[in-house]
Amino acid sequence: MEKEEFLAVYRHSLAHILAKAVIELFGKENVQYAIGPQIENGLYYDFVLPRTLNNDDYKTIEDKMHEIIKRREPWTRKVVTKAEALAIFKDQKFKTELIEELPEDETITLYYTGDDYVDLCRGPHVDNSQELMNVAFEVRSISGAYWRGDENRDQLQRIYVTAFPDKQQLKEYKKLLREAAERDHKKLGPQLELFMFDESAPGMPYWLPRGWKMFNALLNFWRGIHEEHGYQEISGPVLSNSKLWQTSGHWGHYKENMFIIPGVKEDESDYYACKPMNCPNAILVYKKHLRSYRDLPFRINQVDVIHRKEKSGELNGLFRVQMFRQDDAHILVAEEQIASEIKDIMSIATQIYGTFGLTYKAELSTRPDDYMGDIKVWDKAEKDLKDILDDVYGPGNYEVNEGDGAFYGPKIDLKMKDALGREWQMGTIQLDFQLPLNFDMKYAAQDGSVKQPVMIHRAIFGSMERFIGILIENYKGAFPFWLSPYQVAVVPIRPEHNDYAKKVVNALKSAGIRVEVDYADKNMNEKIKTYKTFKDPYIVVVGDQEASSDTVSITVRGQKQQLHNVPLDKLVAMCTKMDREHLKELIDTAD
RNA sequence: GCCGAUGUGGCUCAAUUGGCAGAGCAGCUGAUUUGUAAUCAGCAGGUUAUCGGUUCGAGUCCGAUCAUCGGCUCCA
Repeated sequence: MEKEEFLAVYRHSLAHILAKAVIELFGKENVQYAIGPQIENGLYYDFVLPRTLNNDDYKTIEDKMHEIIKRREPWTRKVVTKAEALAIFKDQKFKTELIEELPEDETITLYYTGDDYVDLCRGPHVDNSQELMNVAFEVRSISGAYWRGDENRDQLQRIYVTAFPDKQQLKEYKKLLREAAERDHKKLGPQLELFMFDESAPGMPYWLPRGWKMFNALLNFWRGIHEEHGYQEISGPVLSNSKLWQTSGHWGHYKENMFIIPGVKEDESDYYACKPMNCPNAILVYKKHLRSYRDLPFRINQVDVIHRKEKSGELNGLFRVQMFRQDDAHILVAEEQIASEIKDIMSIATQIYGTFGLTYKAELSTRPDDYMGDIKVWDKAEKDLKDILDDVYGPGNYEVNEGDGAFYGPKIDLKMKDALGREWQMGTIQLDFQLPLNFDMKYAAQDGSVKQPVMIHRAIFGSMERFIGILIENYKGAFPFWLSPYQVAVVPIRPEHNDYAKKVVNALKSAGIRVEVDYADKNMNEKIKTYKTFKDPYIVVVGDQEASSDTVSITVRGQKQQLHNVPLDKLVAMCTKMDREHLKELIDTAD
């Protein structure tokens, strides 16, 4: 049996064992069982139970599952009619609902585990429980979930089980989880003094001095690239009158997610709202002048603070916040420029992601049922996007999510994988046929006619905040030189070396290197320890030897051996190279 | 918003059945003058998230609120 297939069969079979265990523990008449699919690293099953499960139930459930497997019961497959299926599951509301939705002529298969537990299922499964004897599994967590993911329907208790073919693989998986926990940006961020949160502003990060240095390093890098690609950066108001949001459509479609500030008058037309998106700013800037085809593509980028109100329980460190900055850009193009402009955006994405050594893949989302605008424009745009993706990645090397686009246009999402193989939604490129219409945007075409531009919304990092969160976890806080909050830490051995240390600091500062130094009269080991916990790339120690020869001694992060007798100008050259060229690795030799 | 959990000096954690809120690190002061991850001593630091309740007495028990964490839904 192929490995993938085996994984599917035993995880799926294990879901049946889980359901059977829960039913035996609570009694068949007290349990409504819904669905139990296999998922990455295991499976889950949803139930309605007479009481809430707690941590003590983990072991009880696991033990029961082991006990059931040890019975070595045979699994039998049975084909039944819809009427028969409904009769068998007459007390199970979720199963009944599932059966009722099946077409009349559908073959319905049931699987019996032993003779007392039956589940509606396509299979395939193991033939006998004993095939599961060596499988390693654990109840991982219990959480709430909605029937069919709909928050208006039954609230179920979902039991997650981690499952692998053998103990070794389960152990490795748990190791990976521990590794991920160590990288958690919510822990590392405050530890490295990058950012913090205060309960007076939930989901709105404070960037601390160290974090803000990194933030700006990232932003400068981004700005340089956009400058090269003909973008012009703007900044607009955070607050705008509700009238603007009515025109943009946000007041109608996005009000729930906006922080709204009442005006002086009670009237809603006097209300202000924090911007959840930057688009209207770019539009108003475009509209400040009459535009011609010569102005297109009109590329505006901006990184203003935006606010989006989230339901409580949805916040998650830097990954999900209520105040953030998108590395936003809006481009107004003529229809025939869409293809070349998207291509240019893709090249920016490749350049930026490549700098971090992160791989990414693209997903195309196409026209939804409730689309707006001209279907011909949609078809052309979708074809353009497909051609570009075929060209860049090769046909079939990207996912297509049919009908998943926004109502105002199709989009390409860019997803990255981090050092642990976890996937993150990052960049997004969205075509928009709607806003130019709402705001009555125009340009004079070459033939003298007046035309409407198409708007492209795009972000490469997605949000600066989330991206930095991902970077923290990807690098485990040990950033490449060019991104490090402080790039070099200087440690004078004794106060009499402070003068020379100052010389080293000034040389580095003049070269634009971010450097910190501790002139305090204390043990050099304490100083070194502090800088090591901050994961500074270079720690430079200076004493008599260095001062007398204009050299430094460098401790390179992650290296045991120091580089001794490195001339000061050599240090500056090494730092400058790593910084300007955005090197991924630290230079660990002075040769 | 929903399900579950958590909340004690800046940080990491103690505090017996409800019985005087404590330690290490960090901070401050002094001593030490050091060659690559913690020198020594002293001092200071708290309305135990907030509000209310039970009790002779609450960090501990009960209720509400807030925040955070793991999920659901949603999303950059």
